[in-house]
Amino acid sequence: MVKVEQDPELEPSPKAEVEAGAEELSPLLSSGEEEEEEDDDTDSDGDDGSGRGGAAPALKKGPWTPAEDKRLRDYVVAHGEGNWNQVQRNAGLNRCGKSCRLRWANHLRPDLKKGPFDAAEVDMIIKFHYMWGNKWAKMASQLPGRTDNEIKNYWNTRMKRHQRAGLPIYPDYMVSRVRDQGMNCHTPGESRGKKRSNELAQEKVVGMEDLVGNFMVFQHLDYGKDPVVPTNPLKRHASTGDLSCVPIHEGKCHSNDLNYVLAKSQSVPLGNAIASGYPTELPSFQCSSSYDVSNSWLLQCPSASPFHQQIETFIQSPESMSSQNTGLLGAIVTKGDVLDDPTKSERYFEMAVPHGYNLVSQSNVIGDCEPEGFFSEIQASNSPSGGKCA
DNA sequence: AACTATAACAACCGCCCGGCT
DNA sequence: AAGCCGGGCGGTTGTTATAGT
Repeated sequence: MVKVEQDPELEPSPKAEVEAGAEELSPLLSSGEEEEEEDDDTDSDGDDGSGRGGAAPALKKGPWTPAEDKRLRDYVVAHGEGNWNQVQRNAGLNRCGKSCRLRWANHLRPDLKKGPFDAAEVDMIIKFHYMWGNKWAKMASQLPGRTDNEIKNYWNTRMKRHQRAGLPIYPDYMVSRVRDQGMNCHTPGESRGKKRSNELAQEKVVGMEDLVGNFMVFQHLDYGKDPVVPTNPLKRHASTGDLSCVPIHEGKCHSNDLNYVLAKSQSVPLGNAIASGYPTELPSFQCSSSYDVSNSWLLQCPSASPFHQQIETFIQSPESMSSQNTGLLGAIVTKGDVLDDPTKSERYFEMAVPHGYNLVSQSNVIGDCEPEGFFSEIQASNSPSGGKCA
């Protein structure tokens, strides 16, 4: 495979014809995508408006050329975002509006943060995925400068890597946290009110405010203490949505019981799994059957679609769960080396806090509701109510 | 050096939603 | 109320880069 280094800042050809510029500037586009196939019915779904009218020229597909990028960038700078089909028509781009929007959002936006994810971002992504499942756009909204596509790609890659290595996807302390407390009733579609096929099986997932804060508490405890019995965990009131500290269910389970975590690409309704006391084949939730859910606000959640099926699929996959991996916890977190040394937990904790969030006192976080500062920042954009300790 | 496996990235596809007419 | 349209979102596929053998 011949890779021709392509300078994204390469000055595009002044030619009016984008294709001509493409050929000039992008030698790597030799795999046939230059042919403007007439059968390319634009954007397949046809709902982008670009395919109607009949006489429209076939739209180009494949990698964007610097010339196209410049056209798009210039147009958006001049006219602003939105109305992407107008962009297509007016900017001389032979691309569907949807493609223009994607290109702008994922690559040309000036506020994009390029480069690899740093430790804090990775940590946030793991948490977010645990909480929300594949809500890439929602995650991206919490990670300034990052795009949903970027996050999605990163996660998928990570998923593959972990699955191949037989490693769990989520850190143990996350799962144990959820199991011990139950988690928030969260409506996945809150951002846009949509419900997709994968969401149907995911009726309730963990709420961000809960997990982020709890995660931080647990993260600390997980490194230095055992068993993990958090003090005053945070919960969201089912009806008000307010966060408050709640009494702990006393030591029914310890985190050491739970070195099994889900390793399936689709997120799983953890809350329901817990509330339903899933049978013992699944070590992750074995403990839940003894967990006293009678007081759990989890039960206030309407039941979701069969969790059973997902789990069965899951446990039938030998690589999806490793019951012998209790010693591999260190590897499942992005900075596994940190886990191996409790003295490093402080540092890791700091890394877990995204830049731009103010913690009241990092040193006081353990076992208390101190992540309030962190909460308030995020909640401001996610919840009308603020987090508070009882 | 050649080959292979894996990771990372880019782009497209299909579905859905909300607003508008 | 129904249909159209613009746009958002998640899933998937294809390409390139890199590491390992």
